[in-house]
Amino acid sequence: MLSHELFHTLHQLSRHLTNKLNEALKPLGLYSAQWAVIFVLKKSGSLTQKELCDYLFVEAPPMTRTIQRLVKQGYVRQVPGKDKREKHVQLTEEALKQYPEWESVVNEVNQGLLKEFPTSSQEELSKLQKGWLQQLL
Amino acid sequence: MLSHELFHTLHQLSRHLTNKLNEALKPLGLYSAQWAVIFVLKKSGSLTQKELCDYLFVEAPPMTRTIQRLVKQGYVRQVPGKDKREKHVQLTEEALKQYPEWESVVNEVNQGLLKEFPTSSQEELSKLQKGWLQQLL
DNA sequence: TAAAGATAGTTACCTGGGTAACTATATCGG
DNA sequence: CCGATATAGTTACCCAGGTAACTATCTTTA
Repeated sequence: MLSHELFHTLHQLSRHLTNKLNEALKPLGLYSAQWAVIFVLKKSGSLTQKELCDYLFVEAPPMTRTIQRLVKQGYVRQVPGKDKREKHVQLTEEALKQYPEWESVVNEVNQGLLKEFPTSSQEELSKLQKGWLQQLL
Repeated sequence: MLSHELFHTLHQLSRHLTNKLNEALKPLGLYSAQWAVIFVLKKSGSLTQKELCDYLFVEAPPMTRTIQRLVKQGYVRQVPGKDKREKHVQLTEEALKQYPEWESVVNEVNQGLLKEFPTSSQEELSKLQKGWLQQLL
């Protein structure tokens, strides 16, 4: 049974990477799920919570919670849309100001985690993962 | 920045696989973390909680909780060791009786998840993951 | 147009995994 | 031998993400 080992390793890798990211984000007062939202908003500008959920493949309830924490910290705004059910989420000026530092911290961690993992392997791994995931959805 | 995408895909894959496993385990009254413990105990016979933690790369507190749930369901026993700090964990007869059905359910899910993912890709992915993880620890 | 159904978001509650602080037992050094 | 230190396990509390049930707002349709 190869599969048990494959799943187990993947699970451990995922946990390990998340732990390292959280460790690095701690001094910034952020958590991994918050960073994921900030990262997407920085790229996309303004998205409804539904769009954020679809993009990050997360259910609505955890997204609500993550956004509420970001709102409380002053990093995100919820703007009511023309469709009154929707809430358009966007970064505040405060978040935009701090973004470069956050990004550099995250990039540094990522680089450290990939330091001794050859670029060719990274690309191969990325390709395999994307292929499998896409085939599963 | 390749790394963001790599980490994101890996995280999603891990979540997706865990969700599918939990879905399949639900009718059996088990959860993924419980199954992981049962799987290891079936192979190894009797382990202390520390050994289980080391094997599964999980901290002690979540392990305590998972084991307590298994004890409550009657699938696991905690036997005091010669060293009175230790608790040796082992499967009950009830668990051993049900194990074959559990295993077949899990194998079926795993097979379904890997169905259209070529064996060669599985091996390649497994190799890359193990290499990276080992290098990180 | 009024009623039925679909959709966005929230709330409550569950498991999974992490840290910090604690207890109890073992071990080691003076 | 006894006090200091290390280790196994537990408890309390945090975040991440899942489902079920709910509200409020569209959108269909009879």
